[in-house]
Amino acid sequence: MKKFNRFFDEFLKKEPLFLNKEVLQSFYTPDDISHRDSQIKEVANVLAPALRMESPSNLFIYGKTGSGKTLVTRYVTSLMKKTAEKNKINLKVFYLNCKLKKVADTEYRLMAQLAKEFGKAVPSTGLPTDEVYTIFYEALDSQEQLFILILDEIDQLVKKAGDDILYNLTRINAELKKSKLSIIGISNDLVFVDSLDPRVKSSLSEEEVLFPPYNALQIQDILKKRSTKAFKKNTVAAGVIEKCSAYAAREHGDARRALELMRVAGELAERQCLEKIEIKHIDEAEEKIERDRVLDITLNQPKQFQVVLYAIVLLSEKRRNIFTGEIYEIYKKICSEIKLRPLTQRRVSDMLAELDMMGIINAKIISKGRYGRTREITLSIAQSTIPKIKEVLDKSFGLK
DNA sequence: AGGTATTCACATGAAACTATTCTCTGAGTTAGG
DNA sequence: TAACTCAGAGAATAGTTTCATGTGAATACCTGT
Repeated sequence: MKKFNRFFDEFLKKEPLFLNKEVLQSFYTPDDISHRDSQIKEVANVLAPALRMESPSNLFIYGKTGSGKTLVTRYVTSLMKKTAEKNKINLKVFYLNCKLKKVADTEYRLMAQLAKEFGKAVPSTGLPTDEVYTIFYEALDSQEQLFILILDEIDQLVKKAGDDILYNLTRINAELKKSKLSIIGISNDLVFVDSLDPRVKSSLSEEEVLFPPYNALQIQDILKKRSTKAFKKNTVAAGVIEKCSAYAAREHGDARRALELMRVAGELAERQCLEKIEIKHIDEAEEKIERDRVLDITLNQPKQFQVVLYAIVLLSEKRRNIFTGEIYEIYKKICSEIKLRPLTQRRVSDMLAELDMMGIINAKIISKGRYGRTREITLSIAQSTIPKIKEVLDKSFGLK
């Protein structure tokens, strides 16, 4: 124990590299947003009528992840809110991320959130959905006001709950007497609108704004600006920012990812008690982010899911390409070992599809002609994290 | 040889079922007047 | 009679199961040369 005595003293003595870590976090909103001027202008143009108490058109915003959609939207609306306050305009803006589990990923929960925004608490279950609708509707129409609803990752909502919700929401506007509602939908699925019901499509996307990905130079610029705020002077080695933006640009210009890389790299360097962030930290950071993501997913999945993954890990130790049937066999064996009732192959098949979606495995449907059709599966995690995953899974169901 | 027809081993889809959590309602019960 | 209790009906949701149907191409099977 003695050797830890001075741990915290040492810790305090260490020079932190960070000046302000928040700057690199995803929810941070800088005062000036670079390289998105035209988008800001477009969004502002569409929404501006709200300040004259005219209902603005519904707006649909799309672009890849990390292209600044959410950032710009929040920025513009917060400016509007300020102006509205000054001029005593009753304007409400409500931001909702539809992807958040247990918050707004179903019709019911979405409406419940909205109702809650108006101070009407709605239980998490037990009520019929249309009643929640009525509650929201009445709360909204109880006074004269403009309500701007921002639905982030709206594609997730539609995928899970269908587009009826959107239809209902756009229609609600026609029934409102005193207030007005307009919807801003944000999606990173570029072809999402086309899959919508034509009626919904036409009313939701009266206006559209496209956010192109940042290019490598723009990302570099953003990184530079932010890292001067985030880190102390002379703590970032030459070439680090370039490398970082190159990484991010490779992935369709995802600025969020670049910032995260920077932050994690900084944390790593700090933990190693170094005075500078070196290029190698970027590589380490990338690995760490990936590993954390995979481990996080693994741990938060239900047991059955973990068993399936375990079976895949075991099998892929022997061979590179494995098939659904083999996985299912192994899976059943493990289940009986740990006394778990195995699920049907149908379900396991879905799980494999999900693992594929999450990027943990790589599944390709191939036809082996006479010998059937199946998924050809490879593990798509870095070699270095495989043992870790195995270890975690071993522990999780007390095997070996 | 060239052209169909089969067939495998799953994939994919839809509907229905299970279990859990929660509300609301109304019948029955209780306590006080 | 008003207030209270409590069981039962009904909802939402996640996770499955059941049943049904789809599918790409390596083989098997013909067919006429």
